[in-house]
Amino acid sequence: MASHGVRGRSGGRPTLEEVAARAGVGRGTVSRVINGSPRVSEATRAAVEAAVAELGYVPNTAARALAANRTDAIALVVPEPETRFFTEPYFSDMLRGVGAALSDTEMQLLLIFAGSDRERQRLAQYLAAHRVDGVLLVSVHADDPLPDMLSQLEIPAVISGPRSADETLTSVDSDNYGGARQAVEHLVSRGRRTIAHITGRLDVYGAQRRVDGYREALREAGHQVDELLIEPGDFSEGGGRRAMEALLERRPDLDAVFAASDVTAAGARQVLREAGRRIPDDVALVGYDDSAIARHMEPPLTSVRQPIEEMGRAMTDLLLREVADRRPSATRELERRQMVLATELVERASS
Amino acid sequence: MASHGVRGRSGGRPTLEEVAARAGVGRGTVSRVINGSPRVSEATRAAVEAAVAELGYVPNTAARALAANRTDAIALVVPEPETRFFTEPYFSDMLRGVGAALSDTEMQLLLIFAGSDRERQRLAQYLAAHRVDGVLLVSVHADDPLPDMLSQLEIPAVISGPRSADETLTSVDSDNYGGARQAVEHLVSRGRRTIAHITGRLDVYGAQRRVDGYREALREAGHQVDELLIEPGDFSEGGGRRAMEALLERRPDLDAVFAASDVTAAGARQVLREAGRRIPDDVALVGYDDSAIARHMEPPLTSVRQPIEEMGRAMTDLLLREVADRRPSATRELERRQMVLATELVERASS
DNA sequence: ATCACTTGTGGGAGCGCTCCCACAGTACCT
DNA sequence: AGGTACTGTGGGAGCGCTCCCACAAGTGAT
Repeated sequence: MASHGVRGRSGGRPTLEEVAARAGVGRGTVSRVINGSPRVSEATRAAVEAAVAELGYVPNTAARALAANRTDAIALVVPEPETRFFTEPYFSDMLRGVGAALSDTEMQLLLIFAGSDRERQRLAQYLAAHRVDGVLLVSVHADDPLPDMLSQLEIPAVISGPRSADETLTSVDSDNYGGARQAVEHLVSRGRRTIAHITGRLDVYGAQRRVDGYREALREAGHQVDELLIEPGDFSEGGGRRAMEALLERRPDLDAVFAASDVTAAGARQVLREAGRRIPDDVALVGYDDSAIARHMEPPLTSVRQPIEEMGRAMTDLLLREVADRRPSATRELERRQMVLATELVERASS
Repeated sequence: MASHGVRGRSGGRPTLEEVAARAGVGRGTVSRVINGSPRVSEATRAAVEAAVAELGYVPNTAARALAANRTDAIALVVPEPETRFFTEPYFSDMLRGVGAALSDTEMQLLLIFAGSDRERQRLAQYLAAHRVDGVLLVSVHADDPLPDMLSQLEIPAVISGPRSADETLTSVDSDNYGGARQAVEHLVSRGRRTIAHITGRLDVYGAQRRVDGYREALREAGHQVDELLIEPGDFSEGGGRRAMEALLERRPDLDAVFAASDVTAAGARQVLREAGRRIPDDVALVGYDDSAIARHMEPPLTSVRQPIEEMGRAMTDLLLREVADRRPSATRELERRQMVLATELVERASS
């Protein structure tokens, strides 16, 4: 055994071992300092930290992951096709929140697209391979097998938008029920009497909750809930058009529309205009999401704002906590967590 | 705690060694099969693949990274604050392209935010730690130290939007020059004579190129280039307002405006409307980006579409090629690559 | 003085891969 | 016959960490 040594290249990055030599301590001690163990004397800690600084030591993630069996990374799983249904800034806002929550930690963010079947399969492999410590799941449909798969693999996961009222995974959501109520209460307070609702895709739990909120707000205001005023949409512009056409036909006397998304509202607005209805004079219009479209619509659209960035942050915080709980040591908390964040009505000229 | 005792060991994931035993071959051979080496006989390969399938073997990334000194991951670095200047869907479109290009490979995508100073510092650490095999850089300003740092560390990198005409890094860009020409030629062909330009941030190379394209198109059409018709903006709505006000004051006779972004155009439109100018009757308006805002503006905005998703894909492809070139073996190509993708004018009612 | 702790520390034994050397077997030259 | 050149294969060494056991030294109670 003579010739190998060339691989390591001496000008490379310093290792734990080198730091230890420099500080005049053992490898284990350096490791303890790096990982913030309390079982190190002050003097030793200082010496090690000096050596780390001098050598510009940065731990090797791969080695750490291999030895400790953790990755220090979480994944954000993006079911791409669905994402299109979201308002434009949704994605980047969410990401901003996740990034913010992560910036205080050593955790890295992996982005995994799970749109196509092949990508789904790859995802399953990643998860089986425990390539990440936890998973953030965005916009999952009721029949998606992913959440159950995660539970089975015992991988910590947080979902945005629970799939149902009794979601088993930790979840973060905005208050769809309350947001819808805000919208309808606002319309009622503006004197509107015949308020229609164009729903979102009803296989999305949040869309159902918005319908619930719509109903409840009307009831509380003493209005009768007329089922003819509720028309299913799908969050899309085309869906908004179709729904609006149906509504105008059924209830030409309506004087307000609450749409389950801004994009839907945009579709509805086109149809209203074509029908010669003025906004807000004849028909008041309220959207949901407070996206760029709302600000630039003609007239600017009153809309329910969801705190998407905060949702991203909250999801990440919860996930990190779960990951930490899973580590050796750690009294498991195991409480089911369902966080709901408040929405805000942004009033503009359309209502 | 009877049923609790899963120590990870025996029930855990299969290793190379176990696959080797199962297939009746050596560790090295399995490794060769996994990595697609041609130096394996057909029979052996089949046996190993069978064993892999039976055991559900998935390679351990951390171990591989440690042994092979590569990570099989690339990073997309997002200088968050700047991102706000981009049109809303920019980010998710880009991501879609990157994801698509990656979905054929084993590569993973790491998202790194480099907005705050602390995040920047962390980024520097990551890079020094070679936590990724390559880096995708989005929307970098001329004075950003990041690109040079990457060159110094010899980390493959691809930049979107070169910083100058003689960018040293591999870059992918849309044809800002050509896009601006398309916009201006269109306005000229519509009979407009006095065409103003609200620029983007001029420390962004692409914004400069748009000015160049604007100038050249006018010259070619036989128009005089009037410097009073060029007003600097900053891609923002407020910038668009301010610039439009200045332009109306200086050249109240203008009959067309080419804005360097849709958001800028939205700002300009407000001012034009306040000044009683009708669009497109009195003043034609053309934006840039073809964002959601353009589609929903009143009237809908003619705009230059950039193939952002394709840019993401192209950047990723180029980066993967560079990473591959860096691996042992591989005749380095080392040709400087500057890819420029064509834009497309989307004509709407504003012009 | 003994024992039983506690605190701090060093270093062996892996983690699961890739790399590369050694070498058997075969083929095709001289 | 020997030489040379492949192809295919096995397995040792080592990547840079963490984990944990061993152990020295100090502290206090008996």
